[in-house]
Amino acid sequence: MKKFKRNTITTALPYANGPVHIGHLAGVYVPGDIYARYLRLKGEDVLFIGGSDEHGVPITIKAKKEGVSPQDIVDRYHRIIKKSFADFGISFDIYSRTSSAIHHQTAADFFTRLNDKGAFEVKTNSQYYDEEAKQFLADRYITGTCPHCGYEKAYGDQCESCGTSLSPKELINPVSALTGNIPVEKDTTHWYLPLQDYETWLRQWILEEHKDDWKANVLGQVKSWLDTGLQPRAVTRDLDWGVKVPLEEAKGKVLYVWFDAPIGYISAAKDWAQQTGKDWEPYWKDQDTRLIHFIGKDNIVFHCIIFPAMLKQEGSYILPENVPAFEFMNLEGDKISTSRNWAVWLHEYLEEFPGRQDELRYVLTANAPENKDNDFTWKDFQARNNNELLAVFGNYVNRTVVLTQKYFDGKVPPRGELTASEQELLEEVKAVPGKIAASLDRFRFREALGEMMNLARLGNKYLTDSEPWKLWKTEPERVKTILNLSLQIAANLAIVAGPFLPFTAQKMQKLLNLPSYRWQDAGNMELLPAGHAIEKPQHLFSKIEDEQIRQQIDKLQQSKRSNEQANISLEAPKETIAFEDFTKLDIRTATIINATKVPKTKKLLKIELDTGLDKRTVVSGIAEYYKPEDIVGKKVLVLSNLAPRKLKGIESQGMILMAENSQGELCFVSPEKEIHNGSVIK
RNA sequence: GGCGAGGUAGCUCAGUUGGUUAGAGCGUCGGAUUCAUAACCCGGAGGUCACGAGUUCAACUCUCGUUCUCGCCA
Repeated sequence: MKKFKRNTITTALPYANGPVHIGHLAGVYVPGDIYARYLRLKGEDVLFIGGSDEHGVPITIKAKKEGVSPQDIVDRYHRIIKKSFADFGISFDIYSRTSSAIHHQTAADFFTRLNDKGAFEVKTNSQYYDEEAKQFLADRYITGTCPHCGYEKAYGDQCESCGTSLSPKELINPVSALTGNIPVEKDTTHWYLPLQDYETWLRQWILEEHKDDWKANVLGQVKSWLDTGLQPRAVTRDLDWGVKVPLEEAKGKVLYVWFDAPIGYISAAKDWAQQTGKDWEPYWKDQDTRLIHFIGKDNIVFHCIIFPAMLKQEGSYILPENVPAFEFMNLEGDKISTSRNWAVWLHEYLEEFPGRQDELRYVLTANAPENKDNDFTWKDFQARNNNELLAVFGNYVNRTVVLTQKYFDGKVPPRGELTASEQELLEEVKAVPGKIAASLDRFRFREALGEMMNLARLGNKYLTDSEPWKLWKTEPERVKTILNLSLQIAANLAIVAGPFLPFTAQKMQKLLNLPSYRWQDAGNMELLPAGHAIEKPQHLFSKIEDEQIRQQIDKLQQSKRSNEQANISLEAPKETIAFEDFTKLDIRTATIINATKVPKTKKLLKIELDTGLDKRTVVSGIAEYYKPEDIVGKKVLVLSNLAPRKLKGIESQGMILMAENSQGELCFVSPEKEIHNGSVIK
């Protein structure tokens, strides 16, 4: 393995349109922080970088909605995020932001440098433009009727109803989501980065040179992109919020947020350098620097394809040594969502569980979504705190300190002859730091944390097996040895816990009166000299009671309820029609006599109906709500004179009437009393 | 729809290049113990390794198909 002189560690920049939640923490900031602390403890040179990502369309939309400026929005969230990270103990050397002057300068310079090198293609296309809002519309901000299924609220990039992907020009009756106006087409010029030019190089660099040390999910995703073939990607957009494109001919254009955001890592280093009077360049330009990006899986393409291509083209920067991408953390079985307020917000946790940062750090690390999505539940949080962290780790330290106070007045007793099993114990303790380090070096945080806990287990077992409380009257000399070793284990625990549980490690340092040991000191069983005084016992952790958990679960359910309320948006009333229009519809009662799932579809059921007049087949998109076996015999209403239509090769002769709620869930509409098939609805 | 990752004990996860009775933590049940926040320690039960074929002396592991979850792309 190559020997590096220093480390630059970046964490994905949180988007400043909301606070930070446990999903961000579990997959990026906690592992990043553990890693940074671990390296520092080893005495390595580390620059640990974070910052708020403050540009992009969603922030401008939010600002407009609230009637404030985008700057107001990002100021608000930047402050909350920065403070909550600091309070939580994420040990950034710098937490910067992309709305800062230094970032604007850095990003603009980066663009200029690439532009001077001829790295971009310039293309002009026509795009939808909202004349009232005076801006071009991103695909997501155009709605209209889906040309495939007729759904009226399809987005410019995709129809939520039938799932097909669209381009804005395909929409029938496009409407601007900003103003509700009809957009016009207008030409606009943009700068593109021809990613396809970097394909061969990327393939070699990632898929060959890093095929053994990068995670499978990262390699798979990269391979998928490369195999599909890369496309030129626009690096500019028409917007007034962002880094201005530093060209005369690009008035009113800014750098696309994905282009400017990763440059934010570099700006942050400059920001740090300004504040500390240090030199940032070695951290980004020296080949002896190891660059690591901590990100979530949704960010792989930016950090493994696009940003490296930018860096490579620029020429003077180093490339990442590894990009450990994490999967997602769910919450109580549902996807975390900022907009649906389905989250555990860090700033709220810190208020509701004051002084309990390490408890959350422990649970998020133990459950880190390293290889697959994971689920955070409050019950699990409680169990891991009470049954593992407190019961195994806290209790071990406590019983050791209590015994030392009781028998030796808080002074470390001297060690006598060791038994054979104690010799073995020494060896086992000695091996622990190496095991933890090996796991951390491979970004296996759960495993590393497990090894830390094993050290506490080792201590517990040793104490229980040796039973000093029984020997005290008969063999006080043995008790001295036993407690000496137990205390040494506790001191070791204080060192190796540092990266994972920094607040606890600090408490232990005080409790045991330890100097500031380094990682290299761990494994040593002579950290505490005989006669060394320790402090009075103090609990490291406390129980989390059912009541606290119940409150948290209630809080989530509350937000689920208010979401449901907020989401009930009824469709606008339709125009008045004549009675004759209604009589054209031949709606009748019918009974389902058979139903099967249409193969290779998610939603469709093939349904045989007895309509009284005949037996016929109808294809209905209800498979997500009803199982075929459950609906046979059901009385339904059918629009029987609808022109037949082929769906997946099956002719559908009519349409079963369904009620649809605002979540798009469907249910049958049935006659209230038994009535014969073919009865007319009027 | 295409691609990628995943589906292993009640829960959360390990399982290296295919090789004995598939592991860990928590939970559960039983035992032991009292220094410790009823904690620790010992032991037991618990798995058709998503499903179905195939390759092989041998498959959780390799191949193909099906299915479910998540992500990326169109």
